[in-house]
Amino acid sequence: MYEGMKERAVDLGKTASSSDIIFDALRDEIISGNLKAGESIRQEYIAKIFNVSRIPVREALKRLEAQGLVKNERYKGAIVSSLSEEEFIEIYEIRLLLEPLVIKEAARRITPETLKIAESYCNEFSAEPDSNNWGKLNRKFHEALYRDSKKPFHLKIINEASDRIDPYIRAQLVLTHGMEQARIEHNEILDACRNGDGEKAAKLTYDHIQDSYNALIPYLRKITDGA
Amino acid sequence: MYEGMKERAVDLGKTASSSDIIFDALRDEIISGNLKAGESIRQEYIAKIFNVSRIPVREALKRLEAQGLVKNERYKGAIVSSLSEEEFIEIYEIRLLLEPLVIKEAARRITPETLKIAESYCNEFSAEPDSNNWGKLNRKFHEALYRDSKKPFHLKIINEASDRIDPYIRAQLVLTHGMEQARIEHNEILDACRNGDGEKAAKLTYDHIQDSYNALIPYLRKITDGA
DNA sequence: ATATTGCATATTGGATCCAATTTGCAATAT
DNA sequence: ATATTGCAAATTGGATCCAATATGCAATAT
Repeated sequence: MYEGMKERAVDLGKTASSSDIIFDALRDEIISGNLKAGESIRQEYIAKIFNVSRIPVREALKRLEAQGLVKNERYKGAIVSSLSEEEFIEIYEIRLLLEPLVIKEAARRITPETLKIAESYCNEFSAEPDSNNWGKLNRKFHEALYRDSKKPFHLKIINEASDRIDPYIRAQLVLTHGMEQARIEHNEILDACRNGDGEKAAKLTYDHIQDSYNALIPYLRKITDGA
Repeated sequence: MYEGMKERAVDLGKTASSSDIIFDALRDEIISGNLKAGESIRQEYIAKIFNVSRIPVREALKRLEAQGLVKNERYKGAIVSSLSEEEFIEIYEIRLLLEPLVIKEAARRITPETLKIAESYCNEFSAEPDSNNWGKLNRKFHEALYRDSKKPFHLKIINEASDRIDPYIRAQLVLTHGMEQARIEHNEILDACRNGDGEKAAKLTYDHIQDSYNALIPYLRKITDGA
C-alpha cells in the first residue's frame, strides 16, 4: 500500500550531511583549478564560509586526503596535492588501460536514457561559450558514456584518476583552442555508442585519451611553472 | 650543525595520530576477515577500546568509506562492505592489468635491499605454521616486490583492490592447501626479479594472479554463504 | 494471534571547548 | 647587518556536550 511513498522516503533519507556538501564543494574547487596545487586550506576558513563547525570540514578533508587530492599537515592546513610529470604519465597509462575497456562494455548495453544524457552534455559542451564550463561538461559527457558499464570499481578508479588531472586538462582546454578536435572526437565516440559498437567506441576512446595526452604534455610545464 | 637531529626530528614528526592508528587497526580487522561483510562497527564501541572520543573514530571511518571498505549509515554504524561476484571479477581484471605492468618496472630497477626484504617475506610465508598469518605475509611479499616500481598511483590502486579481496584470499588460503602452488610461484617470481628480468616477472605474476582467481572462484560462494 | 502505537534507548552528526605546539614576528645579542 | 631568542597568535587534534531521530520493545487495539 502507498508504494509511491517508499521512493519518497528513500529520497528523503538521502539528504546530504554537511560533511558531504563540503567534500563535494572542496573537490569541485580543486578539480576546477580554483584551488591550486600547494595552496593551503584552513579548516576555520571553510567552516565560516559554510557556517558550520570545523568538525564536518575535517571529515571532508580526511576524505579528500584518502583520495589523494590534499595532504593534511598539522598547523599548516590541508595542502592541495601537486602532480609530478611521472605521476601525470602514470594516470594517463591507467586511463588508457581502463577507459576503453569500460566504454566497450557500456556501449554494448547503453540505454536510450543514457544516450540522451550523453548527447545532451555533448551538445552543451560544443555550444558552451564560457570556457570555465568546458572542463566540467567534458567530464560529464565521459561520465555519462560510462554509466551503463556495470563496472563500479573501474569507474571509481577512473573518477579519481580524472580528478587528479582535471585542473590541467581544464587549463589546457582554455589555453589552446583544441576544442574543435575534442568536439569531433566526442561525436565519433557517441556515434559508435549509438550503434552499440563497443570495439569501435573503445578504439576511439583510446585515441581520444592519447590525443588529450599529446595536447597536454607541452602545456604541463607551462602550467605548473605558472602556479 | 647536528645534522643527525634533522632525521630524528622528522621521525618524531611522524608520530601517528589516534585517527591514523584507528584507521590502520580497523583496516587490518576488515582485510583479515575478522570483521565480516555486513557487520556493523559502532563508533562508541571502538572509541572505548582505544580510550578515545568518537571524533578520531569517525574520521577513520570516513577514510575507510572513501576507500570503499565500509559504508557509514546513520543510526546503524559503519557497515563492512560486501563484494558481489561481479565486483570480485572486476578487481581481478584490474589486478591482471596493473600488477604485471608494475612488477615489470620494479624488477628492472630492484635494489638489493628490496630484494632482501622480499626474500625475507617469501621465506616467512613458506615457513609460517600459523595459517592466520599466511594472508598478511603473502600480501607483504607482493608489496615488497612492487616497492621499486616508482609508480605510486598504480600501487595505490593495487593496494585498495587487494584490500577488498584479501579477506576472501585469506579464507581460501586456509581452506585449501594451495600453499604449495603459491610457494613455488613466489620463488619463480623472486628469481625473475633477482635477474632483473621484468618481462618474465610480469608473465609469472599474471599467471600467479590468474591461478589465485581460479582457486578462489569455487570458494567464493561457499565463503559468502557462510557469512 | 496479529498488527499498530507509543515511549525509552541507542546512535550518529555537529557545536563548543580545551590542549598542544608550531609559526611568525619583534626584541635582543653578536 | 645577521643570527638568536622569546613570546603572542594561529592552527590543528581531540574531548565533552547537545540535538535529532531511528530502532526495539512493550503495551494496546483489532
